This record gives sequence, structure tokens and C-alpha cells, in this order.
Amino acid sequence: MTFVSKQQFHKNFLKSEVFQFRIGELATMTGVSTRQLRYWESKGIISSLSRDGEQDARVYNYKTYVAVATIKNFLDEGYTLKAAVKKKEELEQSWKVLHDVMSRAVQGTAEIDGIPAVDLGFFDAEQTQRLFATVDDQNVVKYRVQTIEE
DNA sequence: GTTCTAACA
DNA sequence: TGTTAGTA
Repeated sequence: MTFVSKQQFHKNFLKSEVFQFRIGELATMTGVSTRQLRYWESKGIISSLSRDGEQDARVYNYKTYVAVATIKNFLDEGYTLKAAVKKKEELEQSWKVLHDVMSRAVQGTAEIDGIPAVDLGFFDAEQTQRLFATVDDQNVVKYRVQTIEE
């Protein structure tokens, strides 16, 4: 079995067929008509996976599904399409820091004294001290430092 | 049955 | 934007 990082695994999983939809499916899932989806694509608001021929059916990925669902929610709140798209972009921006830190800081999971923990990696320049986080039965986050011997 | 583009009683 | 036509 070849080694695949967790990050790569999740990337591959989201790219897999499990999370790919055709236009009819996406329309049912989001409540946005197929006509709208094609129109939005022509306007560059969303994108579908590359098609060999122009007559081939569109295929959408998970990211596009989230984008469509988000825009749809803002439309339902009364925003115009243009405003809804802007809202979606602002929302993405506000999540960016959280996404960046979580995806880069979390190294994986580990087990400390039999308790599941999140490995937050080294936090000193010498790379001798590693930080772990756990959640106790009171739902309180506990941190623990583990010194790594050379 | 689904999706494609193009067009509009 | 909805809907319909004629295809693939």
C-alpha cells in the first residue's frame, strides 16, 4: 500500500466520482434550475469540469456544489444574482484564515496515553517540542507538549 | 430518460 | 428565467 498523506487523501476523495454530479442532480440538490446553472456558467459565476465535446454533459465537482448552494441561499434571502455572488465571495474571504490555519497547522491525529489527540506539530525552532490537543469529557480543550528526543 | 444548444406562441 | 424543439 502506497503512502498517501491525509491532506492528499481528502483532496483525492473530493475529486472522486462520489462528489461529482451532472446538471440534473445538482439542480435537484440545490433547487437551482438547469437553465440557471447553464446561464451562471456562461457568466463565469460557476464552472464545470472540462468537456471533450460541446455536446457532452456537464460534470460539476463538490466545490461548485457548495458555490451554487451558497448563492442559492442568498438569492432566497432576496439578493439579486450579482449581489448573491458578491456575498458568496465575501463569505469565502471570511473563512480563508480559518481554512488556512486549520489545514496547515493540523498535522494529523495521534494517541496520547490512549486518548485521541490532534497533532499540532512543532512549535519551537529547534523542533524538539510538539503540541497536541485533546478534548476531555467536559468538552474542554486540553493542550499537551511532548518533547521529542533526538 | 437525460443533457445539449438555440430560440421564443 | 421558463419552456420547448430537435439532437445525441
